[in-house]
Amino acid sequence: MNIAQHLSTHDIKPSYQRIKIYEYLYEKMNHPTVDLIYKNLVGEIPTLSKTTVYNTLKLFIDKGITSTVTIEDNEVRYDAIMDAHGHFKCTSCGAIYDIKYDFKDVAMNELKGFEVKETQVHVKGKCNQCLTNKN
Amino acid sequence: MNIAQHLSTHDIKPSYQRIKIYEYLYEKMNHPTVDLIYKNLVGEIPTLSKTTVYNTLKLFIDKGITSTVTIEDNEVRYDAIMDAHGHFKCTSCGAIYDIKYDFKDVAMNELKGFEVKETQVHVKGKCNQCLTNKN
DNA sequence: ATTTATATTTGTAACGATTACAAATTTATG
DNA sequence: CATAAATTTGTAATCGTTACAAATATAAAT
Ligand SMILES: [Mn+2]
Ligand SMILES: [Mn+2]
Ligand SMILES: [Zn+2]
Ligand SMILES: [Zn+2]
Repeated sequence: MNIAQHLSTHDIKPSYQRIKIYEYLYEKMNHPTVDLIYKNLVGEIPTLSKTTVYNTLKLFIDKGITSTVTIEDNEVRYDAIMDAHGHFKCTSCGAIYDIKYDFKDVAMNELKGFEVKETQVHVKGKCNQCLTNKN
Repeated sequence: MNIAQHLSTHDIKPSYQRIKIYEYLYEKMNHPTVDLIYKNLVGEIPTLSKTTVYNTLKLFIDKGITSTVTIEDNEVRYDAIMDAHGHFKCTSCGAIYDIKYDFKDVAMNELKGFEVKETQVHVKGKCNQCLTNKN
């Protein structure tokens, strides 16, 4: 996918920083924090400011090409995948897995008459790998 | 229910502040923030410190009689209900509703081989009332 | 090409929620 | 009553985020 194109399509001027930040989000698929994005890009973009990372992510969210993931109440993570999906966080190794869920199952009958705009599903536990390695 | 008893059972000495804070959580069922708890109790307990509210909630969570609810990434809320349940937040009036969901539906087959410890379901949208009042 | 305007990035200061910490107070024990 | 232990309190420190204005880069006009 052409990132500059993708940004333009969503009314975002494709500056160097914006392209690099989106590229990181989209290719790593690791649900990074602001700090992680910054630390991973400042090598390649030595003048990068953390404020730019904050501004850019806010812009991405505004234009609808990025979403936030708040599994722990003390860290905000970012995701370039916009299709509805949930997340599993391993409390042992910290890895975050994307999980699918059937939206109908979650938006249950209790919400009849309610207008559902957004659903977040967060699961915590131990991943397969950590269980077999006894971490 | 006897709150002092409930705290004791969970290895928490039932001080005046602890009882009042738990009572607020349990009776209001409003998923309050630290600030809301503080503001609502400082009238009755003029010497109350916000630090005490923080300390007490941390203790409650530690002992397993309170859980956190993080729907918005910039505010932590607290809940005395410990049974697995989800939350609906109305983006119009701000009300938070408890919702039931079938755990089996959410902990889907994708998580086969994973050990699930905790599941959070957060739904945002407009509540029935706000829709009819066109808020 | 040079100037002028506009958009973007950057660095620093301000902010607010949370935590660390030590003093003060309360409660339990001898 | 005296002493020790637990709890609460107030203040300062911390950390993630935001506000803001200066600097830089990009686009438009002359
Ligand atoms: Mn994801
Ligand atoms: Mn609840
Ligand atoms: Zn793991
Ligand atoms: Zn509402």
